[in-house]
Amino acid sequence: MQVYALVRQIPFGKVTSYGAIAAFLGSRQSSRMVGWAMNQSHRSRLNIPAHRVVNRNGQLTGKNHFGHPDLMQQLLEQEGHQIENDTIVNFEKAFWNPEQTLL
DNA sequence: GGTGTGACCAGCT
DNA sequence: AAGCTGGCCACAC
Repeated sequence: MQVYALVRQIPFGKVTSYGAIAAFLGSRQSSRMVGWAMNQSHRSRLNIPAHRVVNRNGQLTGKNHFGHPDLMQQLLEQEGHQIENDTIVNFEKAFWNPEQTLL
């Protein structure tokens, strides 16, 4: 729920991490639930940019749960990111902190 | 209805 | 430095 709301807030060309979302919404340790939420996100009527959510290393851990394993990478590249070995280059620079905008 | 398992993360061997 | 463990909570079996 809140996860969806937050993920939808992620601006174009930015990415964030499961941990950041979890930490912002409640407990940092609930990050697994965020991942679960993302898994269910495709059911939602709202289109959730799940590709903008990666793990703390910028690694595209959830790409297998997209239609095609490479789809996530394609989408990110489409948004101007550079992907190298399933990891976003300059992840720290592209990182979007929820507190930064929503606080 | 108990158990196991995550698109994670941090802390401890 | 790499691997294991615990924590969180929803869901399938």
